[in-house]
Amino acid sequence: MHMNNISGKDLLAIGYQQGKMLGLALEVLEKHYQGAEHEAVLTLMKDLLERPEAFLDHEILEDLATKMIEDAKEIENTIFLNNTSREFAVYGSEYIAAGAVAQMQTAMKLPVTVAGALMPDAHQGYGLPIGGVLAAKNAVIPYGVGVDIGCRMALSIFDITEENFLLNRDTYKRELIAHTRFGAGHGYHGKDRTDHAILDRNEFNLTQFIKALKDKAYSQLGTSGGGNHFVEWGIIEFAEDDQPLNIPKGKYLALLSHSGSRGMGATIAGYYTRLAKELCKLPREAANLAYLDMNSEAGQEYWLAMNLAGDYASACHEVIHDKLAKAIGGTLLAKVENHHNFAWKETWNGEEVIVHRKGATPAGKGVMGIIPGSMTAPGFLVRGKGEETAINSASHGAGRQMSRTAAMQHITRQEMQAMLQANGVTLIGAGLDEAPMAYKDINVVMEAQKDLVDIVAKFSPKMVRMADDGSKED
DNA sequence: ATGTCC
Repeated sequence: MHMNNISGKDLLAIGYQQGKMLGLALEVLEKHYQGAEHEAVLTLMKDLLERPEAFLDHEILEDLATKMIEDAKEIENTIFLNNTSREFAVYGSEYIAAGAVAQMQTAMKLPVTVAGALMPDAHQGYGLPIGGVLAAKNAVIPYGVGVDIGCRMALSIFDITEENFLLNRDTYKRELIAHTRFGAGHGYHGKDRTDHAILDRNEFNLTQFIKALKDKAYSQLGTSGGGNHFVEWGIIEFAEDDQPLNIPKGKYLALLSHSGSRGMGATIAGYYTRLAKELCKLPREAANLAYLDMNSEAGQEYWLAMNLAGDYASACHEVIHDKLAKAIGGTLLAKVENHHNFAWKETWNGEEVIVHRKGATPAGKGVMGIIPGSMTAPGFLVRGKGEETAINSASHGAGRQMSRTAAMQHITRQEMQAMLQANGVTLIGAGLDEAPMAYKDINVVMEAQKDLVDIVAKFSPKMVRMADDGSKED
């Protein structure tokens, strides 16, 4: 008769699975069944595996039994990914890091995924990559939308000449500083706040959670935040007359802004991602792609909250543009606005789907958008071509070629100054992580998506405001 | 992206 000397191999042979449970079982055996007879312990462990509920009062095996029942429930609730990824189009694959492609491949295994595409500015994100487009059937993925819900570009084109701008740079600079506010957490207080119809929206009364966001939303209305957000004066050049916008060819002063839904959107994103992760258990590699059923209460709630955050982001741009237009006394010729980090109900390949564009620009046929380059590189006013394989999308910028950390380490202030000077750009704020050299060449990115958008006009930044280094200003 | 788990 040989004594207990049970190994992991023995437990695997009687049906235990590789993992945490196996380790716990071995620990218990070592501690409590050291001298017991081998066959008897094996029978006991087999019994435990088959009927853990019979051991809930067992002096030694109680904890193991409880854990087994919990594990079984979790496995039962896990939603499995498909074994293979659905195919998806990649634009400019030579510029996209492997990590972003791998994230997209995981997203293409979700049971709700219908189609996907990767834009040429794609890089690794949280859940879905930035620059990732995902069409899902009757489901919305909070991290397929992203943290800064409804982040967008807004462009106002004024009937003001380049000469006027160059002659009055000081005035334009003063007004840009006076009417914009940057930095994480920053807002307006008291009489400095702006009233806007967005604050009267019924959705603010939807739940206690959303109601609690209203005060901050009021305070941050018309502010820009941090990171890659900016407000800038620039010169937009139309090489030809544009009929739809009714703008004759030529150069005009324009205002371009990039920002989102501030603290409100971030709080909504965090709350519903956590809820989605509770309701939708996916395997570890896809955990951040947890989705909400569009027919569920949580799904409908998120949809309304997301749309409110998007409209709030729009209101923020409206406030900024209104203030600055009034300050410079310009006549508005045209206004274009487009958002990313959002989900839309759209028809794709004949069926209704939820299209997530995380850092991707809508580019349906004839749909206008703005794709910025960097603080010195041009941005482009574009018109979508409605390419179905790209799910009617395009990039939302040039995309980074250096991480924030790498940019801080490798780019010097002097290099950035030289670049600004060479391009005649005045910069207010911004850290080295936003230096032009940290971004891909926008011309290469535009070339990679020439089947997705037509270029309508070229916008050259001339005076850029961003958040101060590290958003530490007060 | 956000006062980045006060």
